Amino acid sequence: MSVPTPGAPAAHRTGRSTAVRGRRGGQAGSREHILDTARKLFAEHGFEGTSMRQVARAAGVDPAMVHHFFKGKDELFAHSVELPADPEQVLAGVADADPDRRAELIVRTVLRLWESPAQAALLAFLRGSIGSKAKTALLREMVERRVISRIMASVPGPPEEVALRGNLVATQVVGLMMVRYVVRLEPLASAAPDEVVQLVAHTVQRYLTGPLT
Amino acid sequence: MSVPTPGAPAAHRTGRSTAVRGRRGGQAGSREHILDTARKLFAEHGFEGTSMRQVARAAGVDPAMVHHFFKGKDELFAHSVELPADPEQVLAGVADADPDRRAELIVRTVLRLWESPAQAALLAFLRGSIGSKAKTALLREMVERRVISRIMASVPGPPEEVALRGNLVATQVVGLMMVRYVVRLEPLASAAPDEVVQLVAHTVQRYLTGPLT
DNA sequence: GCTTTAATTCATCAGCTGATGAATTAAGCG
DNA sequence: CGCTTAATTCATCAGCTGATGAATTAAAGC
Repeated sequence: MSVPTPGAPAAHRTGRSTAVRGRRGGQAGSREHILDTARKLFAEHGFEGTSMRQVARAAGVDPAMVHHFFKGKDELFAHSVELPADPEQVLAGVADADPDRRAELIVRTVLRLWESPAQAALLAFLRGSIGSKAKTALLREMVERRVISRIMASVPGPPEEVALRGNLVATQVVGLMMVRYVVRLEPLASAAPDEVVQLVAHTVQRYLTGPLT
Repeated sequence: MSVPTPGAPAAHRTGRSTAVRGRRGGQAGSREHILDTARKLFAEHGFEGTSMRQVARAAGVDPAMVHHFFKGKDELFAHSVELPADPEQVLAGVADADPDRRAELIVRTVLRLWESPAQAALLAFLRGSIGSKAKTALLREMVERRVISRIMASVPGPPEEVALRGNLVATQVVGLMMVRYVVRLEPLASAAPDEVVQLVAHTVQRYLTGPLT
């Protein structure tokens, strides 16, 4: 927060200078470059397998720069994976869709996200989150409260059953992400998104609103 | 290999002593204790997140002991996760089962394995394998050649289609493992194995032999 | 040109990492 | 008892880790 964007200074009604005075921040594209590099490395080697010095070296930057922009490794990691982690925005249309036709939209949304430039960040987030028990707990919290709740919005049925259905949807979607983007099994990893949607949406729809047994 | 089990020495036909002479190996239950401890830590914190010294400390043992029994960290990790990784044995009956009824057996086998004492080792293996790109490649090789090939044995259809079906089965099974045992979403994580089989076997069977679209 | 602010660099810290080799102790056996 | 073998400990290595604080340089506005 409070990253001053270059542009019109604040007060110029009176002659008094309330404007920012010194050098402007976020200029010589280092911060973003460091973040991009960190994303790639976290995606490849996970959280523990990546060091700040590796990031600095790969970014062609002094190690102290990384600490200058981000207090520590945790904050660097957090900023590396925060962009794609706005489920509210990504799942905007899902909660409004008719539950009986929601599956295709869900799968399509997941695929679009993973095919986007956010892939490295998502991989980093996944590798980091699965790497340890503590981080997995945070992932669980996030998935439960911010993803599944939205996906299951206005799905009819007793709460316990809806929760179970949400879990089942998760098994298929998580499995798809793992096989296609993490483990990269062929031919699924190279299949066209439309084909993938056709293959798994049916299952997701059954878990959402179909018969459970 | 060549870990001398206490028991009858070799040659005793002649009076010549070809028998083992000195102290017997594998005694003061340290090796196994170290392995158990390593399994737990690898399962909790992943490969990179676990150090030999941590293992030694948790096992109440000098760090050099760990190096004495296992040449290095890689070998320690390999031995920590080797027990459950014998797909040939675990999947013994699957390849022989009728493809049209194979799904339930597959899911049941997976659940039995994960509910067994091997769980810690499996978690360690999974966390380690997903932790980095290089280790994920080994996982892919192993899954393709030793698991999926067996699961898809004698499933009819063109090779490309069978391969795709194998991938789809993997999405559901991997997703189930991730949600139930790694992320532990409720209520699925606490559901009875039989119930889980009923819930997902249908999907697996469709991917195995049912219509694909 | 002076000041303010931020970007950038340098030197340095204590702590942990994986690893090695020598020394010590304990068990089994003749 | 001595011999052999393995378990166990100790001291030590170079290298990397995350982190800090001071010094330097560059931009932006007065």
